[in-house]
Amino acid sequence: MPKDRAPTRIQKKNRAAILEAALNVFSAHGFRGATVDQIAAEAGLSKPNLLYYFPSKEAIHTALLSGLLEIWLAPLHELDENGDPMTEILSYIHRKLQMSRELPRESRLFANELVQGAPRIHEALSNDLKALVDDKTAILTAWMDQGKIARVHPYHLIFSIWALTQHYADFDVQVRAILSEEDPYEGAEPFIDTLYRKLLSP
Amino acid sequence: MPKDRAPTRIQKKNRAAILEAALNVFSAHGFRGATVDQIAAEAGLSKPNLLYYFPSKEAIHTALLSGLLEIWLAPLHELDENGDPMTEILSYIHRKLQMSRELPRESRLFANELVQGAPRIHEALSNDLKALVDDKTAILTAWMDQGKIARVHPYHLIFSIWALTQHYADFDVQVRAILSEEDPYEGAEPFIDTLYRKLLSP
DNA sequence: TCTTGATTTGACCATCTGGTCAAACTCACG
DNA sequence: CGTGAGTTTGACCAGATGGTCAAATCAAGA
Repeated sequence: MPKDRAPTRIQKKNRAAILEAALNVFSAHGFRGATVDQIAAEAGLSKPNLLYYFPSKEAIHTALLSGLLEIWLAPLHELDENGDPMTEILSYIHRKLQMSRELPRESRLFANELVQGAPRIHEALSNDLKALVDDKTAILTAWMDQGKIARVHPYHLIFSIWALTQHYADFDVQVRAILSEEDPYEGAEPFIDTLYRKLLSP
Repeated sequence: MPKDRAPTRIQKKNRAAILEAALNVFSAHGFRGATVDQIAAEAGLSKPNLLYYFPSKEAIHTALLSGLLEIWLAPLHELDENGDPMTEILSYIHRKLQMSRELPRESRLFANELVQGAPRIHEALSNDLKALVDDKTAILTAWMDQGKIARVHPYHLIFSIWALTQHYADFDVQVRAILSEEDPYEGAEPFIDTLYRKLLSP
């Protein structure tokens, strides 16, 4: 445990390597399925060495999750009540799909956690996430009141966007088993785009 | 290990109890996160007694998965090329959502497996599942050719149905954290119904 | 009732796993 | 180039976990 001074060059490098390795391992096997040895090996460190930087397996997981939650919610944060409704919603969807494509490990990390009842982030869901969603659904409702987009249940609208976009990262094996060689995102993007245009056209 | 005669009354009862208990535990904690002791306790048996009926933890998991795959694909099997296209698709969606509602543990069992790369059912996905989907997308495409429903990417249409319906079972905690008291399915059903009516109206 | 196969269990084992620790080594800086 | 803080590691530990086994108990048909 280094002092609480500014982190050294080595500390920065190793902490980053550990989090990167942990993301690989946790997202592929879940918390319980991941072993400290595995993470250490993937980070190129010995187990005691790894535990010199993080006090426990749990601590690595927590550090990962809290760091990523912010990134994960960023696209929704950007939804701007002053923009054009349809454009705003479609760009949100686009950003979300882009994230599934570029950060599938992060998506699966959350998926693993959520499927198993979110024991470690339940609090963040009920607080941060709920507050953000309440906020943004209010904007959606206002747009519906103004006749700018069709009236649908705003919460389920958001759930549907999450479901449709994250599906491609979380259940990648299944999608690829069926599409064989085709790149899933090639067809997914226009499909989802059309779907929401039709759903939301006033 | 009992002989391969017809199963006795006790065998039937205990095997069923084990599978039921295993469904609870595996769906809540994943394969690695589940322990044989936990399953045995939940089934009301001692660990050695449980291992008298199934040779290993792995065997229980396999038995569960293969038994459930059939149930899981049944709704899609029922999609009838001779029925009215819109009605057929909407009833499929309805059955699928119903399954999420009534069999959330089964849904999460598959979700756990898929998120982690489906190490134990990859084969079934590439064979049985792919064949079924290929078959049904052909029907969808025919309906589109006949102008009975709007033309969209048929595979992504199916993926979207899976994503939207299973989301409510798999990510139940998240949905409930945001909706608080409201029953998610109350709003989900009309939302999804509207969504596909608008998407598929020719 | 008696016998035989089915069922159950306590005790046990090997391995895995998260975590500890003291000693050794390395690095940056005066 | 010496020194102290920062870094690394081999050896080790305790508890958890999947699985085994011989002995005990039970159930049902002859």
